[in-house]
Amino acid sequence: MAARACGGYGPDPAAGPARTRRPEDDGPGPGSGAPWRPAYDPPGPLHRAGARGRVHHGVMLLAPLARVSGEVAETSARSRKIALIAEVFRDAEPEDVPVVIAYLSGRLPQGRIGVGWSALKDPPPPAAEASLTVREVDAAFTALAAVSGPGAQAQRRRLVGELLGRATEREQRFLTGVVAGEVRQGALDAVAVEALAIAAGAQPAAVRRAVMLAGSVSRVAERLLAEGPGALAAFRLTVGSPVLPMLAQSAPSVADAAQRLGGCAVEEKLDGIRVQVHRDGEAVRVFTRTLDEITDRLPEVAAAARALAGDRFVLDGEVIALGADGRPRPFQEVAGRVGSRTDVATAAAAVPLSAVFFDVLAEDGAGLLDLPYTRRHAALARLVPEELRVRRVVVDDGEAGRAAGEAFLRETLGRGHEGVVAKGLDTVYGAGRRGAGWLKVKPVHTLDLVVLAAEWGHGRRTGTLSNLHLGALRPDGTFAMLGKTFKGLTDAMLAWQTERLRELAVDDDGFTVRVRPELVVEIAYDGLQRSTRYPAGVALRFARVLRHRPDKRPQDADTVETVLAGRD
DNA sequence: TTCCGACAGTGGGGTCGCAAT
DNA sequence: ATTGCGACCCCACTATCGGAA
Repeated sequence: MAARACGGYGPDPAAGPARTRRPEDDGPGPGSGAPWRPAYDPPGPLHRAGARGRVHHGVMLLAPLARVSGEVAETSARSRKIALIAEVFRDAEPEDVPVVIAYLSGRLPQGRIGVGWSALKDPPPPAAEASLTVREVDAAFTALAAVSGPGAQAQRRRLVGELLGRATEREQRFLTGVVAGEVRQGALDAVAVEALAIAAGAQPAAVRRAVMLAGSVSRVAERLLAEGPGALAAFRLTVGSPVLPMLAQSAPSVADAAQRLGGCAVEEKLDGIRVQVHRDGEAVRVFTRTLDEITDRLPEVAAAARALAGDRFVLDGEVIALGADGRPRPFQEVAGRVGSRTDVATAAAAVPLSAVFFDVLAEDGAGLLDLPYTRRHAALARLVPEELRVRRVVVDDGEAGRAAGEAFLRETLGRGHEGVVAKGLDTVYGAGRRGAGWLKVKPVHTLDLVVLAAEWGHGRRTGTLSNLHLGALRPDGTFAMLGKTFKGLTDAMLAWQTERLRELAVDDDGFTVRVRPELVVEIAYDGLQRSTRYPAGVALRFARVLRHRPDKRPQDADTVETVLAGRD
C-alpha cells in the first residue's frame, strides 16, 4: 500500500495539513499559558447610537449589535439572551430587520460568501470610533459575494480588509464571527425565534412553526415585524418550497428504542444523502437537509418523481448508490456523486443513484405534517411503490415486538445498510426538530488506541488539550494514526487528560502537543472510510472517546491488522 | 424538587469546485 | 498539474437552561 511508505505516524504531509487555522492561532494562543480572552472594548462612542440602538435619523449602527452580541455571550441565562436580542429587533428599522436578524442569529443574509478564516486571520488595525452602519456592512458583503473569476481571492481579501479597517475591535470580532459562522454568543436560531416572538408580540410556538415551514428566520421576521402576528398564518407548507426536515435522536438498541416508543415502525436506515423531493405538475425540485437545491445534480431522482402517480406532493427520503450486486456503495461514493455539478451526465453514468422514500409531507397539495406517522405512511404507500420505499416492520410493545425489531436490524445490516430508525406510530412530522419520536440505532465498534498527540481546544475548551490524535499499533512497535477525536469527553475527563498529556509532552508548537505514545483510550466509531490522509489508508468515521485506559499499556493497544480485519 | 427536552458548542473525515501557485 | 481554501455532505457527544412532571 503506497500510503504506508510515508512512514510517519500521522497524516501524509503531501496530503496537506489536517488542521484548520483560526484567528486565535496568531494571538496569544491557548498554548502560551494564560487563557485567551478578548481584549476589553470600552463603551463610549458606541453609545452615540443611544440606548435604543439607533441615531435620530434612523440609521442603525453596527456597534450596538456588536455590543449586544458581547452582552449575550457574557450572560448564561437564556431568558436574558432572548430579552437582549428582542430589544434590538424591536428597535430596528424595518429595512434593516432581515440583516439584523441574520447577524444576531450568527449568519450573513448572503449565506456563505467565499470568505473563511484564512482571509480573516490578519485584520487591519481597528478603528477608534464606531461609524459603520448596518446598511453599509450589508452592502459590503453583497459586493463581496459577487466577486468571482481570476483575482477573486485578492479582491475579496482587499474588500474584507477595507471593511474591517473601518470597524472597532469589538466590531471586528463580531463581523469575523458572523462571516465565519462562529459568533459563539450562546444564541443562534432558536434564541432569535424566541426574541422575534417577543418583539412582535406573537406566540413563540407559532413563530417557530412558521420558521420551520419557511426554512429561515429572516423570511418570517420580515413579514412578522411589518404586518404583525397575523402574518404567521400565511406560512403554510407549499409544494415547491422546502421545509426543514425532521431529524432523529440516537438510541443504543432497538429494544431500548421500542421500550421508549411503545409500538413502533422500524425502518432501514440508508447511508446516503437526505433529500426532500417536491413535485408540482411537471416541475420537480430536490433539496438537501440544509435546504440547498440540488435538482440539477440528480436527474434520475427528478425522473423517478415524475414517474409517480401523484401530481402535487412532497416526499422525504434518501439517495444512495447501489452496486451491480444490489448492495449499497460506500457513503463516500454517494457524496462524491451528489457533490459533482460540472459534468452531471458523466458522474451519473459512473455512479447511478436511487432515491428511496420514507415519508410524505404533502399529498395532492395538502400538507400532512400534523398527521400521525401511521396515516402519513398510508399516504406514502398510495403514492410510492414498495420498491421505492424503505423496508420496514411494525412491531408491538412487547417482548416479541422487540425481538422482531432486533431481527430486522440484523437483517438490514446483513444487506449492507447502516442501521435502523424506530418511529413512534403517533409521531407527527416535527419539521426542523430532532424529535424523540424518531430513534436511530447503529452498531458501534470499539478499539483501544494510543494517544499520539493532542491539540489545544478553543472556546470553552481553551487551555485544555482537547482533540486527540489516535494511533493503532504496527508490528514494529510504531503507531499508525487513524484519525482524531474530541468527542465524548466530560469536563472531568478533559481536565484529567490535559494533566496526563502534559506529563507525556515532548513538543508543543502552540497548536499541537506531541506526546510519548503511552496513554491508551477506548474509542467508539461507526466504521472505516477510505483515506488518502492517513498512513494505513483508512480513517475512523465518527470516532469518540468512551474512557481513558491508564491501566492498559500501549503495546496492548489494537493493531492496524485488527482494525483492517474488521473492515466490511 | 427532580427530570428531561431543546440548544449551543466543539470539532471530526471526505469530496468537489475554483483560484492560486 | 498540484495545492490551498471554502462549501457542504455525513456526524457524536456534553453542558446548560428552563419548563414539565
